[in-house]
Amino acid sequence: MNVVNESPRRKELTRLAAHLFVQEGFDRTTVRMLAQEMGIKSGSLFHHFRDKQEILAAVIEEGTQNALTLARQALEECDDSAEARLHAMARAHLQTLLTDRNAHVVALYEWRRLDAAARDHLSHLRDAYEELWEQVIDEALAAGLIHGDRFLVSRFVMGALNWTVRWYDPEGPRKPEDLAHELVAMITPSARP
Amino acid sequence: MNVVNESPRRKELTRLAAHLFVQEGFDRTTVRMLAQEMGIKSGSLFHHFRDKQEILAAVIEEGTQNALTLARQALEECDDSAEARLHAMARAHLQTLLTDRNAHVVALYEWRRLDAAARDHLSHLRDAYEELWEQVIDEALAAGLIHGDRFLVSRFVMGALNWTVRWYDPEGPRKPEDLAHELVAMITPSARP
DNA sequence: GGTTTACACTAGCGCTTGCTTGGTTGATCT
DNA sequence: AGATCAACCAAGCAAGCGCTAGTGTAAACC
Repeated sequence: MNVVNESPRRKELTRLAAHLFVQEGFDRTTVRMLAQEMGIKSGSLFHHFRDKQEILAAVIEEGTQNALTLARQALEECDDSAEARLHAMARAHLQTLLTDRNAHVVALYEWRRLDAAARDHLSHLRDAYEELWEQVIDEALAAGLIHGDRFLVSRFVMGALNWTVRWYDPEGPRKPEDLAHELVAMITPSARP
Repeated sequence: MNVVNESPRRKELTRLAAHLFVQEGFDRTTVRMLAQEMGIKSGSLFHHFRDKQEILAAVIEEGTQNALTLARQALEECDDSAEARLHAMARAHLQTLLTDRNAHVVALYEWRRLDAAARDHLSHLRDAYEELWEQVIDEALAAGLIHGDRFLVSRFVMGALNWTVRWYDPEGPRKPEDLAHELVAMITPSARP
């Protein structure tokens, strides 16, 4: 078995699985469907993944890892101002949601289908990401850019952003950049004439 | 079969089903589990519901109907000011999410498991609810209470609110009233010293 | 040149699934 | 007293499920 190995083949299979999980849901996606999508027979699938659960974990890990990397990078590249950092996080978040959409939808909807071990491992990744947000929110609060309860504000913001996967249309006129700008404008009372 | 009938027994069964659907997810909840929770055998279940899908539809319809009723009532009872109406909607939304939690979690997570017919019927209910929100947001925009794009603001607000089911702890120190207040404060730039 | 390794195949086991069938019960109504 | 009817049960069917066992094969390695 190829369990630890992060072969390119496995990555490709993970990407295809994400697509099916979004379309059908994890439980409704059978190993035979997965195999067919991958162009192999169902038995061969277990050469790459120990079991079906592991495919789900791989999908979610991939997406979360990318989000974390992208957010860190965005924070390093942007200005030091609290507003710029807030903006950078929002933009990075929405860009990931766009480019890595399938993986993130799976992460949001099928999290509970993970077994205890995988959930434990992945929740650390997710927590690291959420801590980035709380840090940036803290800075914005300290700078007087926004006001309110640290915990509540960060939850509200992440809720507003994550919810976009339910309605955002990549083909539409609005770009991720626009959404990020609008969101920051909505929660910062500064921009008044 | 008791399909059209809205017997009290059926309502009680729907409530129990909602609980199981939240705990296990729709696909993982078997008709045998449902029957056991209801204290009957699996075959008897199909006396009350045509099939498993119909139980899901009943759960979601119940929750959405309640939310709509509560929101309309809240809007009738509150002050005419844009801020009061915004506040009333947020409070009503969060209260429903608290008292009818199971049904709403199911509506949010398992919507895609509905078949085409049920989804069509229920989306009208949901749209009616979302229109209430857009109306109140429009009023707040017109009153200069908030600023920005009508569509985006309402999506962001509903996202922030709906996301609460993922983290809100009814046993914790924060009341739905507090959340509503904090959210309105976050998006209205008025409350500055 | 022989052995190992990666990847795929065929075949099917044991179990669970949603749902059906045919029949029983006890209360209600006429 | 007989008929009706909602509510339930026991038994099981056909289909589909995740996963395993054993095998084949071409490339990579020593």
